[in-house]
Amino acid sequence: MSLELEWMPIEDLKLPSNVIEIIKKRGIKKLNPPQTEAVKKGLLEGNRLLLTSPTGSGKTLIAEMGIISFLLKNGGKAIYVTPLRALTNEKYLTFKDWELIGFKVAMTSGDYDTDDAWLKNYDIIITTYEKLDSLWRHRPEWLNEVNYFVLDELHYLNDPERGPVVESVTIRAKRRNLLALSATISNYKQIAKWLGAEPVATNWRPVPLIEGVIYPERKKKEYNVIFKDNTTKKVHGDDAIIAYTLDSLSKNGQVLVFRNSRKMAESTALKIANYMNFVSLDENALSEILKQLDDIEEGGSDEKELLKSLISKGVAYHHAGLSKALRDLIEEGFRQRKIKVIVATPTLAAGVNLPARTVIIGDIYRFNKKIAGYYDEIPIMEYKQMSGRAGRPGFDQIGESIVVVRDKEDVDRVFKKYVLSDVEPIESKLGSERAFYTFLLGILSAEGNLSEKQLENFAYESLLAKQLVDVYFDRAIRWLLEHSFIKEEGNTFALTNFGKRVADLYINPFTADIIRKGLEGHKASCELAYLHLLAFTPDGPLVSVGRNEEEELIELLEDLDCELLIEEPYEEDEYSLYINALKVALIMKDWMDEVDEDTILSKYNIGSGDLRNMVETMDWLTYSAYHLSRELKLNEHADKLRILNLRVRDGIKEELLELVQISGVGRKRARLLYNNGIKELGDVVMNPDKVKNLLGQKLGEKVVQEAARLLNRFH
DNA sequence: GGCGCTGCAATATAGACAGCATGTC
DNA sequence: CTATATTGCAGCGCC
Repeated sequence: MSLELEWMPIEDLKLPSNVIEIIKKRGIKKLNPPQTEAVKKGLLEGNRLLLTSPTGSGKTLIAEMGIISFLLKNGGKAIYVTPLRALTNEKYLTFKDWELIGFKVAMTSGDYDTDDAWLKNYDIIITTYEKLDSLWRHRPEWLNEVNYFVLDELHYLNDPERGPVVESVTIRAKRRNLLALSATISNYKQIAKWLGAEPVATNWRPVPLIEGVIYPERKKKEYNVIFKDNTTKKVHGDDAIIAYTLDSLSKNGQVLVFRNSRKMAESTALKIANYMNFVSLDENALSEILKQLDDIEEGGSDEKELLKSLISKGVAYHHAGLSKALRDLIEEGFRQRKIKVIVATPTLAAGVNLPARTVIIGDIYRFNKKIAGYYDEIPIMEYKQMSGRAGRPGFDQIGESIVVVRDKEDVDRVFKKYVLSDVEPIESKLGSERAFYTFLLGILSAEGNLSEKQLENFAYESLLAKQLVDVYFDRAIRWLLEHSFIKEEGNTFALTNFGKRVADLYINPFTADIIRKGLEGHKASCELAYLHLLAFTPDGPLVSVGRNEEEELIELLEDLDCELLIEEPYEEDEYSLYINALKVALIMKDWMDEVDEDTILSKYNIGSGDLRNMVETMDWLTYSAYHLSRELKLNEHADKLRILNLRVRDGIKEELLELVQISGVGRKRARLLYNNGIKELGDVVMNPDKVKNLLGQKLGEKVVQEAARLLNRFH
């Protein structure tokens, strides 16, 4: 894993001068060692490479050079795949530079989508693994022109949930040409072999990292830090995290603290904020952030109040309970060095680039949801992702990352396990029924009819051991046939119409089966029953149910005035899913009935980000259920589901459906208009002054124009 | 009886991808 | 087999 530290001057690149100009414009004069190494290994000649190196070591530029040189030489299109929407967005902005020399760049993902047909006009497409998988299933013509794939953050192969999709995308990408990028992994040679690529492994980082462990000294209020290079340091205070945070702040460094639960992230942030009077802050800049925070509509008022009091002291917390808008604001404030400390859950470990001089990893344990009372030590990969955030290029000479342990006895073990070890090897995650069945369905959808042998060969191209493939393959075929997702046509397997629909909707086959059974066995039912059915599927949103809450839900179950579409399960785990689904259904019902957001958040004890995610998932599932019911000719259900889908999406009663078509008009504004007698598009156009009065001059103007445009389109 | 305190017991616990219609990235 | 901060609640003394 060593390599000479060679820096190649940009001018030495065998690339056209206009390409070199663009790189130079970014202020880059020399390629850093990993970049140099990649070029020496034939990156520009289109050689297949697997590049493993720490985050922030300049992999994006390697991908850019790979793509551009490939496209210049071979024409066609290239696709850059990432595991996160936020990364897709980030890379899109970077790749935009290449439009200057004529390459058209687009991005497409679940939340920011370019129509499939339009993508044919672009040369470089940035997307997520799931979206690419989905695109392949839809088989657009232009996808055949794509001959170069960049697979970013390929270590997501190891993610139990997402890994199978990464793996199936990789199988098809490696039939063409690819460049794979990954965080450092231990079995990179094996993975490179699988990819048919040459490994390029480096540990080089733009800012050196020093890792350490902090533990309490016998003497109270004193903490000792031991670093990898055997240097030590002492800090004082009531709490290791706070003591070290303040120490770093006193030297003008920013701090990123990781905690293992949301509540701890919040309370740690609050504690740190109490000491911030000793830190010099840019008050004006902070009040600017507070002003922006006030303008964010997406967010609960409790969250916003708490964040405001923290941010005014230069501190913030960050976890997925917060809406995207709030998280973006916090990240940006930190990037601009106005916010000095962020206390986060693992949201910030992976994903967008947000380095800090000091990283404090507060917990190496994490509660295990599956086995009650059981605790896991976090994976080494996750530790490395967190510690790797230490050291910000341009601001810090060195990054420091420390792990908090309980006492001196733990120091050695933690040092050995986390600081000095290789990360876990990457293994196939296709070895589960859910993953494997979905995998086969996806292949048939993308490839069309295949013989058993052909289909099997696809599976053998995976990372899964052959014996396991054999086990799962037969079971999968049998199940898919029995449940009529696939059928036999001559010597081949083909998708049924139902199976094709399921593949296109991108829902899990088990989800589809549950929906089908639920709908076929019942007459049209109440909204709550549909929501409950969908929330109960494996694709349904997760939500935590408290103990008291569970009792209330069970009670409510007894005097429900509508019949649910799922039979009450006897098995304990299934039953708790059943109750969880009921909670999701109730939340969605309140949302659709226009219950105020703050009320929903406190009533169900969730954050604005949770609500958003839930709505997004249920929007997708109600849409899917609508289409499945059409496919199955269950028209009564279909009628109900169509309305349900529209109401879930916007969180509105049926009467507002027309008004929310206007962009810029959501549940709140539509209700305001409606209650003032503006009930349909025509009313908006006929009463422009009233609309402007209600919504404000500028917005009102836009809304009236938009309504007129919509009306015209209908006639 | 009501209030506040103490100390032990119970409780809770991370994250994030996907469809499609919009206009067009 | 392993954690820990927060919340809930019984029991108590005190006014």
